[in-house]
Amino acid sequence: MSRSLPRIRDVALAAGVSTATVSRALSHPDRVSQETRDRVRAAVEKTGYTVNLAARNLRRRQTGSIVVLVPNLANPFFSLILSSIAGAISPAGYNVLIADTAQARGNEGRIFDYLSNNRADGLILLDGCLADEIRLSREQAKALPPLVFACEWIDDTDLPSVRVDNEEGARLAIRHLAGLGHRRIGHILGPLENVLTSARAKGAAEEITAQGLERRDDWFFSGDFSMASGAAAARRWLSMKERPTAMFCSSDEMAFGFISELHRHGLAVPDDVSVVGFDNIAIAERFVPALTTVHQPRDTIGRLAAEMLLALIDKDGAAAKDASLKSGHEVLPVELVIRESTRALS
Amino acid sequence: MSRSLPRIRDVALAAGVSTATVSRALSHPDRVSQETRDRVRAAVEKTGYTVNLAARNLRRRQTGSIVVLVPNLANPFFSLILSSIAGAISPAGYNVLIADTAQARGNEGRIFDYLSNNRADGLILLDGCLADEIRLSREQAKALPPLVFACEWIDDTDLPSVRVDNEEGARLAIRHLAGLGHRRIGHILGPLENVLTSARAKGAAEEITAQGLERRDDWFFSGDFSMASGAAAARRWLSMKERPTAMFCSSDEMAFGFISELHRHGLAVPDDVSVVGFDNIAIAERFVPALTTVHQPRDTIGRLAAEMLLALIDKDGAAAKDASLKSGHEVLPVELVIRESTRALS
DNA sequence: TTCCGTTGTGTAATCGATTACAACCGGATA
DNA sequence: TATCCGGTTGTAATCGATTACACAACGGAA
Repeated sequence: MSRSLPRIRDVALAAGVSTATVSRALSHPDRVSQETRDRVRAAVEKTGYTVNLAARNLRRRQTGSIVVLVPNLANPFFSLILSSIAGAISPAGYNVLIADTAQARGNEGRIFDYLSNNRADGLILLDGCLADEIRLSREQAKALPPLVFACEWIDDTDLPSVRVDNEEGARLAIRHLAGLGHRRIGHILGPLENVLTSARAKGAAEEITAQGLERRDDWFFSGDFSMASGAAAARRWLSMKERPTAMFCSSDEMAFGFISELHRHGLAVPDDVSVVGFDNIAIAERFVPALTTVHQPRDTIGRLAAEMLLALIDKDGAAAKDASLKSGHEVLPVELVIRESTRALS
Repeated sequence: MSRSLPRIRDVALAAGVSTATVSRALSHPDRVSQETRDRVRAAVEKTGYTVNLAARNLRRRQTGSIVVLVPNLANPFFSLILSSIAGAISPAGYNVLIADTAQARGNEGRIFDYLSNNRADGLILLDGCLADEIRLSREQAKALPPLVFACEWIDDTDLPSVRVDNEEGARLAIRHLAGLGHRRIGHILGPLENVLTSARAKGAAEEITAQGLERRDDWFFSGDFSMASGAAAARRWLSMKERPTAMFCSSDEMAFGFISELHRHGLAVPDDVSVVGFDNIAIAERFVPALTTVHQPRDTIGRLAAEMLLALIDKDGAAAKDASLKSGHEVLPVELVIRESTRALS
């Protein structure tokens, strides 16, 4: 009953040509006469044929998929980026595999599995913490598939990346707060080893100094981008004698955690303290108070990363490794979105 | 230089056995003697061999991947579910392909492409709106791969699903509000054609009646699960003469939109109106005010859906189509999480 | 008329792993 | 001693599409 799916041979039979011709008609239409092309197209319609990807990939010595490694799938920050990556990659005929490195980290080796280039034709890394794995692979001269970093990156390599100008974002935030008259500005950091954390902290520190403000180490709070860590920072803030009157948070989620924890202790933003976030995730606009934050064009980041990767794959195929591509760093501009969570120091 | 990856033949050579034995040692260790097994294992280590999935899939007549269709990847509600699906599927050796039906809907036919069973060995649908596509496929007797619905489902078929007790969730919400003394309770609906919308609306309507409260059609606001639609509902609410004193929203996001829009107009929750959401997404706990909402165990939903699908795939393979599995509906209990956004009518 | 280049098509090898089948071995049984 | 059996292993066919190579047909140039 459930006869197997139509194969290329069935199409060939129906069109009265050889399988080679069918294959050519489908993947190199220009190498086939107009007439045969039409006949094949008709035969495909009639038989309901679709190529068997396993067979094609085997023959072409490729995997047909692009793997995207995300630090944490459950983080909404990544959803939109993933969505736009998928939107740009799928039309090129690749499958998009999304893997959560937090989970993969559990089973040792699973990440390596993805890095090895027989799993994927290309890689998009949203997780800069893979630095060690990458270096190790390179040292062992293991072949890595073409790859592009998005959002995060690795400093001392020339691996291509797409990211925003994180330092500038931080500067904008601090400048905004200083402009409102704040003289005591604090900062909640992301995870310590993270490049985003250091870039934003650097920008913030520089601008604080540039504005002639006091930069105190105990006003730089530790965090890890999560709401919980923002809340923890709030508790430390509450316990301080000399508190900053404004806080710049390295992620929107930490800002929410911070604001919500203060709220639980009866303090309000921006009345008691101004807060700026980073990312401009969807909810920022609807939080109470609406969050002033640094906007990252997440759809552009995703799309560009995908396009760069596709270009790399092509280049690799053509063996013409264009150095400018191979190590291009696309740094997108950021923008400060001013909403309700900041106000002039009264 | 870049010699191609080691093949099974290389391992066989290194171990001094045939490729058949290597293959068996790897996928059916019990069919091979202890000694050879060790020798093969060593040879695999030495050569750095990993199977070529395209070749394996071709031979096994499978695709090696599970496709998950999501209505909207950018919606944080789905991230956690995806994450737990991936966590349960990956160890079984399948790739997880995530596709956004909103995007796919753009290019006609792309969804069909996924539904056809030469793209995936199994399907998890988080989008009940595919009902038409599914029916069409069935009518055309097109072979569909094993599939499981998660969260949403299709009413008049016996396709298996995992979901929560949506009606009960709605009843809990209404009961809670009624218990707080609210006599005028409104509801913001999800998209009209959606099964979740109707289940929740039904539960809400029934319980409103059961509590002996007035059920007014103009207190059932249209919406589409998005924050924007929640905000739109708020504007309509503001313009009403007789307003509900409590609102039950069919999604957390709509609740946020509703609350935030009221806030912009100078009204506060729960002082001026109580609000209950549905989903209990991560931010609910940290919203200001923290949102009272109906909790959906998203990790369990994802894990169960994955397990059911894997079981189905096995059964299919074994040709033993267990009816109980084929049409099992797993309905998980919901729970009302009471936070700050609801309060007794003063 | 002959030769050459171009275009279009078919034949058959190939990608790499799996598995049906056959063969082999040592020991147990008749 | 002959036969059989269970456990191991090897040989070779197979999955389905792609593509190198060969070849045929045709038009134009010499």
